[in-house]
Amino acid sequence: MLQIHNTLTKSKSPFTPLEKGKIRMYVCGITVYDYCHIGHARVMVCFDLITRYLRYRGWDVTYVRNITDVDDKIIKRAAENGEPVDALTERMIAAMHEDEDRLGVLRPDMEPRATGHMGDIIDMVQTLIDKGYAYVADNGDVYYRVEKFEHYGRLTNKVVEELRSGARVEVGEAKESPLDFVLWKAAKAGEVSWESPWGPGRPGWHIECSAMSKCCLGDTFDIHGGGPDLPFPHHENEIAQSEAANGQTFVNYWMHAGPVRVNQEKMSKSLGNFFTIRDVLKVYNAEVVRYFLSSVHYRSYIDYSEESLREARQALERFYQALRDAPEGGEVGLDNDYEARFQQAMDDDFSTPRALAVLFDLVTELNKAVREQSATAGALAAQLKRLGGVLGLLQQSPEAFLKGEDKAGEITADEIELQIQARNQARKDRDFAEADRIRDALAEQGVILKDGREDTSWYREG
RNA sequence: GGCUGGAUGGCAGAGUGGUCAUGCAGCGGACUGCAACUCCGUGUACGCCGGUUCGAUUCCGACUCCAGCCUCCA
Repeated sequence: MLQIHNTLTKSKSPFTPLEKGKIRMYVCGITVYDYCHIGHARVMVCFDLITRYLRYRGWDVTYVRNITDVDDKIIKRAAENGEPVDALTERMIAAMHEDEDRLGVLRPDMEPRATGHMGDIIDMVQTLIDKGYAYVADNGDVYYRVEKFEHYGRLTNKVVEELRSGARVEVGEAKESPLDFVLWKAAKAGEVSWESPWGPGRPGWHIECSAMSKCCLGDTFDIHGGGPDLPFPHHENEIAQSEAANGQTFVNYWMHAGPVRVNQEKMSKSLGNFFTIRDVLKVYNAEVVRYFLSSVHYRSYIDYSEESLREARQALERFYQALRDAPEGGEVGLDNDYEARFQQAMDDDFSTPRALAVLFDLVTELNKAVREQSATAGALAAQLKRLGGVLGLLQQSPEAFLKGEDKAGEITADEIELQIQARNQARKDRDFAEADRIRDALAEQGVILKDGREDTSWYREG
């Protein structure tokens, strides 16, 4: 029985879908004005893991993740770069796709963009005005009347009175209340804009998700996810908009990923302590990064450090070495409980650390079987690869992962093979001093040898 | 200040009212020409103070510390 932690109730509860066998999920995606960092990667990998697991369990999942492609930061950055807004966003979207492809993140079923749904957005704003939940202010902006929505703050336990007393009031604000947030922003001269009943402008940040989720998934859907900084105010505002406009429950299960930290601090744009995915991938194998992000439960914080990445690399080396040494084989005739334990872990709010622990137990048994030349080795290897695949791991050829690619300025695979031949000749001649010299020389270049029964295999240290 | 969540062995990280997480590192052994890989064995852990209980790391309460949100950020 699948259990999911719901931010709304702050507890785990059994998952019940709206429609039998189907899951409709919406995740807040990226505002595309810059390259994605490891925090974004965490959310991408987290919901990718969830989607993969749910599908493996037989659910029919519709996964929607939006792209925010119009927004103050985008406009500002495009102006700084001296390029049109859409040139910037297209470039960043392409970069995002490249990053997530490398991380083994499957594309969502739908990736709606704010600029592609202006009609839906305008319709929803109009509905909110008609129902009295929104108003056109003197400056041409349209605002949401927060205090009119009686459940405001339920997701994050905010009390409207306290929010009001703590709210900042900007000079010259046109809002009725400082809590009100913008649904439609009147365009300033020269800004990118869309026609609307309230004049040219662009949508506020929150309304696009309400409009696009409604469009793609309906008025009520099963799961809404996002990053750790989204519950307030973004998701709180989405609830206010959607429930006021549609008159029914917006979302049944809210899921939020935890933050990535660097030196005990959240990785974020504003702190400037972020690493972009592409920079990290220059140093670490993409699967290593994915493993690292899976090694901690999705709701906990995860500390980004070289030490953690090194451990992730070592773990994958262990899995891939086992797979390399195992014979090919099907999975018939296996009588073990690894898959049941794996499912038990993942059914419990997607506990990837426990699922990985099961894979470690499995790899130990696999290594034992290989060592003892047991007939079950091939089947265990197939099982390991299949369960790893549910997490989006272990799908490369072991040789490709372990040997890596030739890099400029480093010893090539061909050169390594020649050195190994020379060393094995020395070993045959009982010239162990020479054999050890060659091995040590290779080790200095990050190449580790392993003498097998018949031949010598090697891998590059990550 | 308000709202969340957390504090586990050298490190990372699960979990449980009373026998084992798991990984890395360490130690002993096997394998190896020697290694590496692998296998077997092995150790001090549950922030602090009370309470409930036959028994609490696990439940309850106080305290200390840490993080996230409360402003754009995934």
